[in-house]
Amino acid sequence: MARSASLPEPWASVGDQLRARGQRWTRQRDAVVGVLSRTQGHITGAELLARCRQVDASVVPSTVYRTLAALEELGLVRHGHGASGREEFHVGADTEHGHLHCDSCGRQWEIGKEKADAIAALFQADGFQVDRSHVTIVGRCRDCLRARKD
Amino acid sequence: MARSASLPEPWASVGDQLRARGQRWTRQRDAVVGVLSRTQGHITGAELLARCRQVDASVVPSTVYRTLAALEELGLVRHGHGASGREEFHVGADTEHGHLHCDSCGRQWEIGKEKADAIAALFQADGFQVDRSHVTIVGRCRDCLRARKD
DNA sequence: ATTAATGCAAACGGTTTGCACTACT
DNA sequence: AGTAGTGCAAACCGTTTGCATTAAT
Repeated sequence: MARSASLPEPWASVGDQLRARGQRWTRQRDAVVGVLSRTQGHITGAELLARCRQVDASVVPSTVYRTLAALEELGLVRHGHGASGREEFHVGADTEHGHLHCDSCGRQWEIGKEKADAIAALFQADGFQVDRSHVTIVGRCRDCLRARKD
Repeated sequence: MARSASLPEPWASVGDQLRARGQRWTRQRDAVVGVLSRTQGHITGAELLARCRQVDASVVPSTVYRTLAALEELGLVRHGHGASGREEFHVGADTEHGHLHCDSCGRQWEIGKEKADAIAALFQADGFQVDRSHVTIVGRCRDCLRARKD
């Protein structure tokens, strides 16, 4: 299959990277990568599947999950856990981030490096090495606190 | 059904608390509460189910989950999320705690109040109110770091 | 031609539901 | 007697698997 269409790096070269490992570049993987390239931060497997289907109705769950596994081996995504308990994939150049999740409105924000480091530092004394990409902090965002003071 | 057998508070009075709300005290709920009273920290629904079955083989999933919902309304348990992504129930007088989870050996430790507060403080400036009982930090514990330096 | 990847369908695990039945109050 | 709670079975959701088929190399 042809090289993936003019996507920003690191996505443009995914096909080549896969081939270099004896793996293959397919129409379905192109669809998955296309969606991921337009995703900032994080996405669940189910969400990714749904969005891929809009692009290419033939994409099935197994393909999405197998492709995610392949991309994870390339270091292009990392899996972590969202507040809902669902598995989540961190996407983008900076996959090393956690999430701030509002319990009320469901919106999410990434946790910046400084704060992730601050959290990691808290547990360093215990000899515990924090995986920054797995940090999920749940609570109420400013807007929701203002909206309903219950 | 009879009052629950000499359990430490707050479990001993669960039956009365339920009845006061027009709800009922049953053999199955006694089994669930019995297990919870012997649980420190946290437990998943599935785990709780398994342990209840050892006590009373007739306990079925729906009963466990419905009972957990009832107990949550009484404030005796709170649900949060474990590192595996599974729903987890925080048990005990101090339900306000997060978890430190070792990715490698699977062991968990509670996060103390001071550290939970420190984490909450990090996001206070953003106007974000952290739910301390939902905090789960994943990484590698001291022992596993020592064991395999990969 | 080789063999990685796909599509399907079935199975998984944990959880939730509808409903007739049981048993607490 | 009234009705909350139960047990069952089926459905749910997201994810994973086996296997025959397709298609990238």
